[in-house]
Amino acid sequence: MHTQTAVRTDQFHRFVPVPRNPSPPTTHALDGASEREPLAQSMHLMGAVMSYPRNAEIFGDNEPAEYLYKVIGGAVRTYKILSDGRRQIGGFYLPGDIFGFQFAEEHTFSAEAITDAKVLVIKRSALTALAGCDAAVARQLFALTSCELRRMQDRVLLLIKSAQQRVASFLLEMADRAAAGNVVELPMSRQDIADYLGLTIETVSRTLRCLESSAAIEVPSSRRIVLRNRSALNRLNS
Amino acid sequence: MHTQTAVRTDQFHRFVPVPRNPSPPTTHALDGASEREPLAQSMHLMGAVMSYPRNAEIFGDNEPAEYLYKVIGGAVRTYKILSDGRRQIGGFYLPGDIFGFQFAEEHTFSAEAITDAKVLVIKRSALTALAGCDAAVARQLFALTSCELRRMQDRVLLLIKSAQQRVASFLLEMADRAAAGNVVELPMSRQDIADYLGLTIETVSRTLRCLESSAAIEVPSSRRIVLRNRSALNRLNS
DNA sequence: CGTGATCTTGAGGGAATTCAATGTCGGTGG
DNA sequence: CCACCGACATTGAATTCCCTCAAGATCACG
Repeated sequence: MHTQTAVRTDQFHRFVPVPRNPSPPTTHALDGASEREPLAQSMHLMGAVMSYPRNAEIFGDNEPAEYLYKVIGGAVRTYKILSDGRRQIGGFYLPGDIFGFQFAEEHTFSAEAITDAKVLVIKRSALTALAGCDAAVARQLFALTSCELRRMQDRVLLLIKSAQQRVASFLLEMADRAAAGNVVELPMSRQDIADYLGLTIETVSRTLRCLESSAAIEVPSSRRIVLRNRSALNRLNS
Repeated sequence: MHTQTAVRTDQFHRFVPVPRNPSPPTTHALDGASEREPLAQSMHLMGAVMSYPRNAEIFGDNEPAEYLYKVIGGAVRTYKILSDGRRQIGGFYLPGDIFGFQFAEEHTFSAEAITDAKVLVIKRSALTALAGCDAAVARQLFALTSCELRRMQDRVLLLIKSAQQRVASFLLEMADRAAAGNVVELPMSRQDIADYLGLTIETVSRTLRCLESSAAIEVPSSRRIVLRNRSALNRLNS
């Protein structure tokens, strides 16, 4: 009937489940004065740090959403496999980011470690109970959800733009979140980026090359990108 | 540099602001036993009903988000004009739907009446104050935001699909929300649908014709659509 | 019944995908 | 140390889907 490629065999391994909960939980002490907000404090008190190797599943689609997660180190992706075999990435989460809270009773996405990752895991029920008592915590949970909603709205706006605009927006977003100066270290593969932006891996690759030849960026190695001309990227982004 | 059409002159009127607050507010009595949930009750107690003629602006982009809105009658669209002149529709809101709450301190979208509409307007501060006291109200506000987040996630999944899949999904969504049996009365124009789905008006029109010739739907008049074969639409939707 | 708005239909072009092949990098073992 | 291998990334050619542009059809309304 209609196109939209199924999973290529040479990339199918990406969708094979990986054994989870690979390392035992570690109780986590509150680390001094670094955390001021009530929510962050409570999470660190109540949570346990888990380690996940690259590509390990953190939680699966359709599982009960019993926990919230906060990235301590490494990077995480949430994703969904569509019935036609394609994968849509819900979001990338870097140290400090919280994920898993945006979902209802059951997760609508799965989550995997992009790189080896340390994740703080908190029982959702404990946190909502706390929110019942502490209005500040409740407000912060609400703010978190609103923030995620805003990011989703931005995704919608992103997905109606051209490939160049999507890639440029992505680079600027990553630069804001994970850059040292103008150098962006991407933890994710081209396939991850493509599935995030709703493009193919080839289009992402070609677009990066195109941005490079227009002197907006440099790509010294495939996972490292240097922003040479942010305003040009912003202009594309429009 | 790159394509993506600006606003066609023959449609420019759609983006011209219209005088707002056209009719005086009316105090609104709680209508008996029909409203059971605490949130709905409170809103009806605290709110005032406003009437907006077709295409009137309800609130504008970048305005402080002082109020929440609940559709009583008619239909409403939220939208955003991109810098290249295109319009993205954030959502359609039908009687019973609440809008305006998903936004932060300032609205990130504008809202307009699609048809003549009656809207219950509630001061946000009153509601959040109430939520501070009444945990049930707070929980419902949170649920509302989560629901909107879910819908945005669905939009993201929608926007990476083909034109056929987008239109089919749209029809099924509208059928769930506004259908009498299999007959869907669309309050919005083809342009609205196109801007909602990230397509052009021509593609929407052609896709509907295509669905009709495959016997999945009938289009007796441009605003009325009969679903003849939901499973075929669902199959496309995949 | 004319006029403008909305919708449909057709032809042509362009951007992104598909398919296929080649290139690069990091590791592992000879 | 180098050769080989798999994973990942890039590049090219052909195709397809959707957009653009243009013209006609339909509808609502004065």
